[in-house]
Amino acid sequence: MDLGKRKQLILQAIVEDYIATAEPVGSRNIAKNHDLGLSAATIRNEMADLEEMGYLDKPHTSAGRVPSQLGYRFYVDSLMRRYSATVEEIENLNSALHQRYVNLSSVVSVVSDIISKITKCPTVMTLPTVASAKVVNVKMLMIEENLALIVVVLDGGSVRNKKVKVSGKITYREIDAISDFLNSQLAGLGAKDIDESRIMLIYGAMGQYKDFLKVVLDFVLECLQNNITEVYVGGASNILNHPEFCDIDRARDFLRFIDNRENATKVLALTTGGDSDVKIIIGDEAGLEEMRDTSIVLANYHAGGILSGKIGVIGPTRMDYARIVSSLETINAQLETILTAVFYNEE
Amino acid sequence: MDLGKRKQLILQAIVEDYIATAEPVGSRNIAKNHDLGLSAATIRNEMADLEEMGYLDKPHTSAGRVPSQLGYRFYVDSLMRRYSATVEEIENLNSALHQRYVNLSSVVSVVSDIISKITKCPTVMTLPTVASAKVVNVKMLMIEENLALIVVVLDGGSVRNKKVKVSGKITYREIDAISDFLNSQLAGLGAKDIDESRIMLIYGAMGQYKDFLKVVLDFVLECLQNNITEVYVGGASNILNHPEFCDIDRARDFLRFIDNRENATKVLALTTGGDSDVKIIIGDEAGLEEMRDTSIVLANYHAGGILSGKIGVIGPTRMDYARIVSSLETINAQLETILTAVFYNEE
DNA sequence: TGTTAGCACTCACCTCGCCCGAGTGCTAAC
DNA sequence: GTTAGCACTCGGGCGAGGTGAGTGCTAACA
Repeated sequence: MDLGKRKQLILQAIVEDYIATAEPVGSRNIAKNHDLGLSAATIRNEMADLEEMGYLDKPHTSAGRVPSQLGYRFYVDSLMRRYSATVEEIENLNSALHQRYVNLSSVVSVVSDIISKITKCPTVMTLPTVASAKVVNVKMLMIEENLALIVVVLDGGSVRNKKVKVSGKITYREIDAISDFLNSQLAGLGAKDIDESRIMLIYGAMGQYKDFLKVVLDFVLECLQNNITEVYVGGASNILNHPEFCDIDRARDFLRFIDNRENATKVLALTTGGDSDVKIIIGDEAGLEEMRDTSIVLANYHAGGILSGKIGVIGPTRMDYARIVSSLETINAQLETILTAVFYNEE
Repeated sequence: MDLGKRKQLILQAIVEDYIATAEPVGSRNIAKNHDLGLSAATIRNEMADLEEMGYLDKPHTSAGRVPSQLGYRFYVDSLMRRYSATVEEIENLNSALHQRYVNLSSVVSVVSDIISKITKCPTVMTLPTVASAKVVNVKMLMIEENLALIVVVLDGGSVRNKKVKVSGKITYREIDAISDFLNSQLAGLGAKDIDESRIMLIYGAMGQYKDFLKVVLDFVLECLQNNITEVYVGGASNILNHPEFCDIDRARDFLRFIDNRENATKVLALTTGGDSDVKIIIGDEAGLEEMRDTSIVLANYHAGGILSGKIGVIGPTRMDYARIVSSLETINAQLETILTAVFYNEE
């Protein structure tokens, strides 16, 4: 069942030609364009074998061959040549990335747009989440009669706030005291540390504000367990660049699918382990009906050991895997710097 | 140059039939489907007149007529019958709108998705902005050695924050003092009120922190003049529902256009005065090359007298104006309640 | 004078048949 | 095992012919 060297070379040639031209590739063209030292007829025989083994498909009798899902899988796992971005490409990328970012959301939306531009494919990207967050600072202040603002600062630097109605009367002075006390109790703690006994201790010390404190504590916990995996979809219309989506119905099905936040999230949830590795999911490996004819190149990004998120590039199964993997790796390297800078200085 | 009653009826019939069927409409069909008491031949004569006057176009000799941009304009201004949403429609809408919103962004993204679903058209929508904001509260706190957090609360309730590096040493106690002083100086003021003399006064009192104060003041002013008109685009793929976009190139051009944040902003910037009125922009009235064959129904939304924003529904010039105007009005009425609730209780 | 019936004409669109070319599979020779 | 040759397949492009919806014009009618 394992492929001989020659079959591998031929499969590689077919996959690469097909990725480049989007046309079924025939034996004659391979003989001509690749220096395999074989005649078209020989290649034809090998192709017939490869088809029988499931690595190639035939759209119809008199067309050339097309890689099957299995063919792509083998190519990606064993045959794909790493593509190294040229100096020029890297410089273009860097200059596109070099701009003023207002906050993390803007980094994500700008970066996903850039990726989709260079890959000519739709890109999905999550906002970075903070791993195992801890409270750095909790502060409450009255901003109106009966309306308090809770500000929670987490390590890694994200800041969240929430307005809370205060039912009883709490004075400005009181809220300062509560705020300082709560801060002394919570600073440095993670979600796990804020357990029943800790909460009881807080209630015990400031029983008269229990209702209010409960709201605050709930919010703090929410911030710590925060899994807002908000998803951005960049350049969805790029899917129309690919000839496999020139059929309007197919294009619509795909766009409808990816426009939906939940679906975009599902796509990004496809990473298993693999950690910082780039993962490639081909066709129905995704287990999503609507992605049957598309592939996804997924990568995790990290920054400062605290932030992490996911990027996915979606294209037809015929997408240029080598180039897209390379683009994602190049971006990932830059992203660490950008995110760290934005995260610590601004937001 | 003004149209007689009969010509108006015929124009109306043509526009409505064309909106419903997307096919050029012929004299015979009008005679049959509309009870005008006229023969096809008479209608034909009137149609020839209407064409000469510029209200109708003819795709080719042997097709029916199609409304021209002028025709749509006249229809929208003078002939369009108000469509009243049915009780069922309103109930469906309300139940779709009835959900838990995390914050204003989520309202905007959910609502724009709902609108695009019921109108079957792409929808663009701005985040609400606060009119003539005033400072309610300014607070600074040290969250790390050399890192301060500025929190600005504006009336209407929006809260923004920014982290600032502090170069010199500022103690926790000092920052409290600066914070209280600045708050006493700025509370209740709008952008106009924070003028040169006010700033000088602040610097005068706290000269040793001038560098730091400058950063804070700049940020406060930025918040007050805040024009973050962030734009959401909902249901862009809906454009593919319309037969005029079954051509893949046209679809791509449009999607590429609207996927771009700047362009979406341009579209929403088309409102002139008109205030709470719904405004309809037809074809090249927008002055945007890419919108030559599309129309936009624009509406302003308001909440609590403080928040306001814009919604736009984009479709082919053949879009169902009456229905879309009605949908927008119905949504607008609900939006006031939702936004007010979300704004004052959460975020 | 306005309205209508009749008729010739136009033109997009569909279908059918045709040919072309790229590609295959098989066979026989090297 | 490799290769040349050849018959066969089949999608795609092209042009001819038919169809039908719609128009414009003319002449008759109220």
